[in-house]
Amino acid sequence: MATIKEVSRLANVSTASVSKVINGDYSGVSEATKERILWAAKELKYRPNRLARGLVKSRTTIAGLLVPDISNPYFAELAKGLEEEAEQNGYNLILCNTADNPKKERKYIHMLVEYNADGVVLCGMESYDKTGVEMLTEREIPFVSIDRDADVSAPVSFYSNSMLGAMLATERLMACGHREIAFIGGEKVPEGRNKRYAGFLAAMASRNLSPDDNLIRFGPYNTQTGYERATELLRGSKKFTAIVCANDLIALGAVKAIREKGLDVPKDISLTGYDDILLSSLFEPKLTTIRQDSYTLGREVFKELLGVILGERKEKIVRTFEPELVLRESVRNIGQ
Amino acid sequence: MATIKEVSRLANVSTASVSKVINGDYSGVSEATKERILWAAKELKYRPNRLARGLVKSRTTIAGLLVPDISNPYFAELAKGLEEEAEQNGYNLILCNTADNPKKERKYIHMLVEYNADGVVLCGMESYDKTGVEMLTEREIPFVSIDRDADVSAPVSFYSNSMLGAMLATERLMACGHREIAFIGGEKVPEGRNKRYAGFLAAMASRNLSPDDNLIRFGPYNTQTGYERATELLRGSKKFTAIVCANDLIALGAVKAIREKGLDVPKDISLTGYDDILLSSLFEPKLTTIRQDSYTLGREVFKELLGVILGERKEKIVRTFEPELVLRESVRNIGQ
DNA sequence: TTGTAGGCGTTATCAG
DNA sequence: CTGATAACGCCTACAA
Repeated sequence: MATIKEVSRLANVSTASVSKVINGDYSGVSEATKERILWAAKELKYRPNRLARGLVKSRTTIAGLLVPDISNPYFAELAKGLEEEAEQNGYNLILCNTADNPKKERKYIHMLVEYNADGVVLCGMESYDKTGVEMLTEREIPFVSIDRDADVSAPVSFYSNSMLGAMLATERLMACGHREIAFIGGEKVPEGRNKRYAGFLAAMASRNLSPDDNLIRFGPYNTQTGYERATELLRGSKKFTAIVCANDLIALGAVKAIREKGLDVPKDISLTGYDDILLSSLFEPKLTTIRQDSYTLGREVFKELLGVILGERKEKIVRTFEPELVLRESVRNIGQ
Repeated sequence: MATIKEVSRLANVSTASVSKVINGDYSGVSEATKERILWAAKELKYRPNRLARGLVKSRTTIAGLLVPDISNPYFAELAKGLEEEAEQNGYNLILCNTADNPKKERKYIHMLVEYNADGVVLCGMESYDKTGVEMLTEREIPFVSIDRDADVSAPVSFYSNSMLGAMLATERLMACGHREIAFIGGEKVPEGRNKRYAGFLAAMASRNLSPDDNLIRFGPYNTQTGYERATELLRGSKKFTAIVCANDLIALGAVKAIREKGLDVPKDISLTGYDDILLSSLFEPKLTTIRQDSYTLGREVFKELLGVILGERKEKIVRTFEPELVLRESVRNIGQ
């Protein structure tokens, strides 16, 4: 690998001039030497070393993306939006799959700090330890937290008002006459940190309903949880006519379980999802769910992050994106 | 950010000793100084700078992952497997979404080279330019190519025998009595580089069938392609009883189009997918498809990559993973 | 057992 | 307009 020194030798100039030219700063450089440098660089197939560069400047154009599960389409879309915006701005994304594991999250944050990452994006975990966030704050590494209301110190926060979203879904069910409603998803964490669960409870309470404990199930946001928890629910003695699922994957898993019992959605049991992943409108029945355009969210998130990285924005930023109920076919009106 | 120098000052030792200790090399270091160093490091919240380290050693523990589309569950699963294996080995993954764009692919490879990435994983693109791969080869950066038979110089290659996979799917359809079979997916590229298309053609040829040109459609591997191309197909005058879809997403999109026409899968039209993404068994009808466990593939890929990075394996590695037909509900037997 | 010093590849300052 | 040269933070012989 050719270095700047070799280029300077071949072009018969100093490394200083080479550095300027390869960084596109032609001020104070004669046309002739500029040409010579460009030629030499090409000749030697020179590529600047970003490690060296990052060491001396204090910017690396590296950003970290921490997601609980990249195989969840919601996060995959988010990652895609983030990546596109990042790439367009010359940034690189280090993919960190935390698997909802606080230890792994912390370890990754350590790594990102060690790489001198310019910024970090953190996505929802209901239970996590604060040390990672504290480290970012101490080192003044800009980060944006998405849907994590524990990160009060975040320079940029995006909140989706998940509680409202879950309320909308639950409301819809109740408006269609459902009263015995089950809930599946997320973790049982204190302080209402499981926002979707909290929204479910709040909506129920608004109609003076209190859900039966046997109808509340928790688990990771994937299809397996939906399948298994719904199977348990169906085996239980407690009757229910609808399920609020904490995300679309859970809902899809639940549908499978319901069908295997010989029942139909929405004829026998209604349900709602959350996220509106691309596939939920292709699915049969088309899922009634809460839309969150995570691709666009990703783009917005990176823009804001870049803003603070570049120091254009100094004040704390808090943005919310409103969840939206999308009515499809998985909820049936059962009258009063 | 504390540096090694500050730690050495606080601990009253040389930077050399600090360096050793923080790298876990306690040989030739007294217990007392070791303790002192560890204490000082903790006191100052010292974190080694990976840029500096990478500069002097020539390893960065950075690997690049180039995928066409991270929002395709197949690649998301692959990324997940790769990430887990990487993380367990102290490696970080830079996520590069190429969007099937050769320019973007090349740009990313440049970046990875500039970061001194230890290795790169390249996933299928039917059309691409060779300069990226050439650069990797020249600089002797280990890379593994997945399903890219143009990368003959790859130190490690994984081939899925996609041609066979597509043949299996097509065969299945023919065995069920289908003769007018359409195909959707991928790009129209020369040299049979679109392996799934090539497999489709080969299977047809084996029964002396030659597909009607009007029944062949191309496009990106997403649901939109499936939906739009299938809609066109249904509008066309040319009759067909089945569709071979180049991946599951396309198949899901096609199902939607078929239903919107008031037709049923598989009653009126049969179809096959490819990849067996998690969702295709939840879908209704459950997709008959070709299984490729991309999560496991991801893990294997990283293991091999690590092997060449560490220099444990010098010879060229070629591994194949066999596609497997999984029979489900989207194909109907229409007799002879 | 411990310390010194050179170098990894850049950038940036400051003379010439 | 151009060229030395000192950092950036770390590792690693080589000395002491």
